[in-house]
Amino acid sequence: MVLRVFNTMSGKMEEFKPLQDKHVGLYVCGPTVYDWAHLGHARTYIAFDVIVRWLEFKGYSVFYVQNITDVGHLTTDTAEDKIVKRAIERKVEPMQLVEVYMREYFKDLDALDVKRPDISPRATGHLLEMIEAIQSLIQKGYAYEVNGNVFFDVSKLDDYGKLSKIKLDAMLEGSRFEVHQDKKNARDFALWKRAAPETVLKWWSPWGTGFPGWHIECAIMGLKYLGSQFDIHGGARDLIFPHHENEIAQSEAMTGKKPFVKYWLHTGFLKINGEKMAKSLGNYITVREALKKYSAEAIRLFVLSTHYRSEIDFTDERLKGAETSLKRLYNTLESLEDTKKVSAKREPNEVEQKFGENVEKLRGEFVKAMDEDFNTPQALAALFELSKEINRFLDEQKQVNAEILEKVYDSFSELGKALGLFQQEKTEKKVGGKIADDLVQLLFDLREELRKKGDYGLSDEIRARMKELGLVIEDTAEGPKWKLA
RNA sequence: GCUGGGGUGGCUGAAUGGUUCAGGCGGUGGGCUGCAGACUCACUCUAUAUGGGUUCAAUUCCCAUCCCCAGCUCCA
Repeated sequence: MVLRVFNTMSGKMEEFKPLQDKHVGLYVCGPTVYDWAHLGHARTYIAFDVIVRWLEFKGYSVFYVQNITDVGHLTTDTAEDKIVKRAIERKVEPMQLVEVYMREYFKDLDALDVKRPDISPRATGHLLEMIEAIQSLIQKGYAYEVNGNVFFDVSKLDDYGKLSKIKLDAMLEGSRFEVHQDKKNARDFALWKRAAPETVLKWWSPWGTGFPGWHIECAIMGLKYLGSQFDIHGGARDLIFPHHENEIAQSEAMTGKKPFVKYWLHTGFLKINGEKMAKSLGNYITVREALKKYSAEAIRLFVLSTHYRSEIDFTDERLKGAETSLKRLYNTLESLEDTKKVSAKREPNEVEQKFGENVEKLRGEFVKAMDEDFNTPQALAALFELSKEINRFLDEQKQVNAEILEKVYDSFSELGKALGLFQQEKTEKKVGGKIADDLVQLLFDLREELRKKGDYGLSDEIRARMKELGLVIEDTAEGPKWKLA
C-alpha cells in the first residue's frame, strides 16, 4: 500500500517516495537545552517517533538526525543568547548548563519510550563547518559582512518565502521587531553575530569573535549528515517561519540544489486546559512533572488520539481517559497471552476462520489509516475495534486453534508496537523473593478453600486487603487470577 | 493589518456528495459473576456554528456572517 504525507511546502497530500529506494533521511529540529523538556516537546517528539516507527513498519530504513542547540538561539527582549543568559543567572558555565539539560532531555524522552535519533549533533561541534559555509555564502554573493556581523541577503533569492507562503512586504507591517542597523534589508537574517567583549560563549572567525546564528546550524548539520538533499525535515509548526524558511534559503544558496528537502512535516501545538502553554501564564508543564502523574504510554495514547498536525489540548480528564483506554488494550493483550497457554493444535473450525478474517480486515484498516498521513486517531479506532473483536471471541471460546491465536496475537501486538505502545514488560507475577511469593500463593490457596466452603465474608476480606497491598485478584470462569496493580 | 487552520454528541476526536456521522472517555440499564473486577450488549434524546446557494442528494462543494486558534517576534 502507498504511503501519503502532507507536505507543508505544497500544502497538499503527496505520495511518499524517498530519494533512494528504501532509505529515508530524516531531520527533526531538536531542543535548545537551557531548561527542562516540556509537554510541547513531548508532543512533537512522540509524533515523530511514531512516524519513524511507521516508516520502519513499511520496510524503510530510517536515518534519523536530531540536533541539540547549544548556542546562538536568541531571546527576543534583549537579543541575548538564551543559554548564556540563563547561565549568567545561575552563575554557571554555559556549557555546564547545556550538559545538564541535554542529559535530562535524553532521560525524559527515554522515559516516554521515544526512540533516540541515530545522531544528536550539537551546534557547537560544527563551528568550523558553519564558518566555512558562511564564507562560501559571502563568496557567492548571498551574504555580506558589516561590523563583524554577517547577514544573509534575502533579496538575492526570488523564491524566498515559498515554505511559509509569507509575503515579505506585508510581513513587515504588523511586525514589531527592531531592525538591526547593519542590515541592508529588514528581512535579512544573521548568519554570524559579533560577540560583546564580556560574552563568554564566542569563537574566532574571519569576521572577529562571535557566534553563529540559529538557522545556520540546522542547515549545516542536515547537509553534513544527510547530504545536500534529503527526504523529510520536521519540527513543530512554529518553526516554519523563520527557521525552516531560512534553512532552505541557506542550503539551496550554498549547494545550488533544489529542493533541499523533499517533504516538510510539521506538528501542531499543545495547549493546556484550552490555553496556550506559556511560562507567563503559569501553566507550563514539564515532561518530568507529567510523568509523576501519568504513565508514559497514557501520555503517548493521548498524543496519538489527535492527528499530529492538529492542535491538542492537555487536560486531566483526557489523560485519565487515556489511562483507562490503555488498560483496555493491555487487558486484551493479557487475555491473548493467557489463552495461548490452553490453545489447541487442530484444524481451525468455521468460527475461528471467520474470526481470523475479521482480524485481518481490521489490521488492514489500521494500515490504511496510518498510510494516510499517519492518521493515528483512525488507526487507534481500528485497534480498539480489534480489541473488542478479540475480547468477544475469547469470551465465547474455551480452547482456540493455536495457529490462529498466534497470528492474532502477533497482529495485535505488532500494531500496538508500531505506535510505540505495549512497551511494558508483561505484568510480572512475582512479588519478589521466594518466601514472599510462596506466602502470596498460600493466602491465595486458603482463600480458594474458603470460597469453596462458601465463606465469602472472609475470602472477600482477603481480596480487599490484598488489594490494599497492591495485589489485584480477579475471579474468572477459568479460576482466579491475580496481578500487581 | 497580512497569511493560514478550524467550528461535529456530556467531554474528546475521525470520516464522508447518498443505506444508522468511527473510535475512546464519562453516564444509565442489562448479561456474565456468590459479590467485586475484567469482558460484553443496549441506550446517551433533533451531534456536523449560522444564513443562503449548487445538487435528485451536503456535515462534506460554493458564498456570506459570527466565533475560535496559530504564524508574521523567541518558542517544539
